Amino acid sequence: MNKTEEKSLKEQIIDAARKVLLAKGYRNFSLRKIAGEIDVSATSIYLHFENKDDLVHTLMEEAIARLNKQLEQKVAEVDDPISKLEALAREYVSFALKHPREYQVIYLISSDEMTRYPKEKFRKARKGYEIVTDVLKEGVESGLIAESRPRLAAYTFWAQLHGVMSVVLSKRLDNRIEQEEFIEEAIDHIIKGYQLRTSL
Amino acid sequence: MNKTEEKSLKEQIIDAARKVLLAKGYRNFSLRKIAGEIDVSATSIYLHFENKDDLVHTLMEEAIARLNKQLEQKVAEVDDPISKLEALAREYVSFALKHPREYQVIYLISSDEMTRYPKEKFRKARKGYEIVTDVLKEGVESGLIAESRPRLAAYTFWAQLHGVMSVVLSKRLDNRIEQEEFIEEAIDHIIKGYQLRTSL
DNA sequence: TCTTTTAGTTAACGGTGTTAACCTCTGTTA
DNA sequence: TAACAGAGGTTAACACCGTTAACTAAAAGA
Repeated sequence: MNKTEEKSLKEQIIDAARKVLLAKGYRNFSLRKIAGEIDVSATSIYLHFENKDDLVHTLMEEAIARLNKQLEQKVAEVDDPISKLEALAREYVSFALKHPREYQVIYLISSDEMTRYPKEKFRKARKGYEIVTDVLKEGVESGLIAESRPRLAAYTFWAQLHGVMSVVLSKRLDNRIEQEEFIEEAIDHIIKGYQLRTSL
Repeated sequence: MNKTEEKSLKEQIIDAARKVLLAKGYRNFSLRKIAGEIDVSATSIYLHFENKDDLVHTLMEEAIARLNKQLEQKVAEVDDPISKLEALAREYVSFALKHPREYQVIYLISSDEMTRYPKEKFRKARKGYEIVTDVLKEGVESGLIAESRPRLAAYTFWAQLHGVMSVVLSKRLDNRIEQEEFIEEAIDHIIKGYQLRTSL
């Protein structure tokens, strides 16, 4: 690895931070541990990030980008809008199950628990909503979905999915309920909420 | 206030803890602050609680009980199952908006961020699901709701609502979307997901 | 060559959860 | 009545935390 290929300290910090987060969870995610991971002093993190929240925001941004990328791929594989909606939901779920800690970084942090997620980054995060919005619009055009405000609906769709995965990941499901069944049922209900109601 | 009316230290700690949590948020919720509030040493908290998580769990239990009580009241005020479902959703939303910090205590804490919420307490917490389950069963009997597994459906209903309020409270809504409108739309979609589909 | 800038360091501050050792009452028992 | 035991607190300390200030060494520019 020659000089130009070497990762900048900023990149190294991000890598180390991701590693610590995935390995130990947010609760044990500390600047000193991150710094120790790359044999550097904890204070040097401040040369590249405003503070701890700023670093976390960077990880959030990354995780969101990854999720969005996967959603984009999946949605391109199907044709009709209802199937697309289902594909989106399933990919969303699958991401949360495969990368629970990363998923939780995206969401766990709420209003007063952390500095507001900065506006510039938030814009990128909206990509996911755009994908859903487009699918909903498509569905309206082809007469399968009744929805006068697709962007608004995209947010409700997303929120519902998040709620479902949040319950699963925080392990709040009743023992008597099987996780997979729960997810299936939820996806089914969520999609039904957007389908046009006609006689069967 | 005579001796027998005096609150036990345990109760005083819980009161102080609730006060600190509501005033400063979970991030600034520390044992030393709680102790300072009632002029007692921080370590004496350990005489009444196993650790910080245990104390938080107690606050969670309390908040859940309050929410459940309000839901029970509201659901008794309406008659038909669909209206009951709507009343439940609205009361849930209203609680989250009125007591955001308490609401967040109920949910914010996820699997690896905190010791698992203990089983005995979890049982009490299920009351809310029972209420929803009963309403759904009622709806099935009167032919308004198509649902073969009401308990499972109660969990999906709850999860979706949580997702919606989680997005609202973490202030992740697009500027262009009005909060109230978002909530209305979401409740509408969620309930539609449980209604029997017949020709209009 | 002198000077400024950059990129890092160490030391320290005030805070955290938690544990160990101690103290001081109160009630019981010999 | 004296000795004891336990309950219910205390103080001191440990190991960690995010963050700031002051310093240093090397590189870059003049």
